[in-house]
Amino acid sequence: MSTVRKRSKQRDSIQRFLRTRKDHPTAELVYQNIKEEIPNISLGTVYRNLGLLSEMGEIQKISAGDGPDRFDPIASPHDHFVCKACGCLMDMEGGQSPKAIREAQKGFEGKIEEHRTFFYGLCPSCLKEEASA
Amino acid sequence: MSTVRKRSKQRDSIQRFLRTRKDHPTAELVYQNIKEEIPNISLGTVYRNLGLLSEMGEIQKISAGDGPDRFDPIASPHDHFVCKACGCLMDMEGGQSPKAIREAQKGFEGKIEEHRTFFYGLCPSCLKEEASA
DNA sequence: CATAAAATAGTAATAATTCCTATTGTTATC
DNA sequence: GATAACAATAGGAATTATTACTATTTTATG
Repeated sequence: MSTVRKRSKQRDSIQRFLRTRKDHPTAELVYQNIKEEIPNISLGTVYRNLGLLSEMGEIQKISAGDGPDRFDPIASPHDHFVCKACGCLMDMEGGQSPKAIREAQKGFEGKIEEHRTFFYGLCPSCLKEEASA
Repeated sequence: MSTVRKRSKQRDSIQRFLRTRKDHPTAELVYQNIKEEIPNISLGTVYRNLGLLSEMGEIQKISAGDGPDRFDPIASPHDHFVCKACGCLMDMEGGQSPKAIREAQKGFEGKIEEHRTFFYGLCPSCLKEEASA
């Protein structure tokens, strides 16, 4: 029943670009960059494809509180860190254990399928800056 | 240096209302309800006060992915659950251990101040509904 | 009760995202 | 390789959520 997906150079290009980045860019930033390769791509196309790619499990959409959504080329579950000072978003090692889900599932009448954790604080470079001020 | 806060019946009323609810209402929903008490309150006032109250540590602002932000009268840290089917948002027991922060802090060059975890899945009533379909 | 500043209502503006439509591109089948 | 079916696109309009602006009102204080 689900619609048959047809490839497009736009979607391929978006995913290829995302894979080159570790900073979890926003849709707008993806758009700015893809424009160099496909000058007349439209912002709507970028949004639609970022949405499709996350639906397809190829990438991950991250809504971390303030500001626009950001996108992660790594779809497998892992935690994230958000800097309160500069707003940068980083991947975190470890975490995301199935144990946490089992623990939370205990005594909860619904069904837990996944979980997401965000850490907030100062990123390495903002911490350094603060220390020297 | 920080500005002196002056009380207002609008802010008091917003906080009082929020305390009666366990469903983490949106700003719009708060607005609709406060209007019954203060008919000419403006939506901007609701937003500003919800923002101020969270800054003051009286309530908690929750951005859980899709849809508008929601507000929790309980400011102390605890996890949340979001239903993928109906979108409802619930408090979760347990979790939020300082151990998790210590664990994450290990080998991370920045400074972690807090963390937030969201669980996603089917809430008790949506799970029941699915089972009977 | 006069003053200073915070808060308000009402409205305009912005930001992020989705929706719409005519056209183009992709793919399966012949 | 032609063609039919429909997914994807560009470009722009529309929507949603939220913030900003401003003249007026309310609150706390001496």
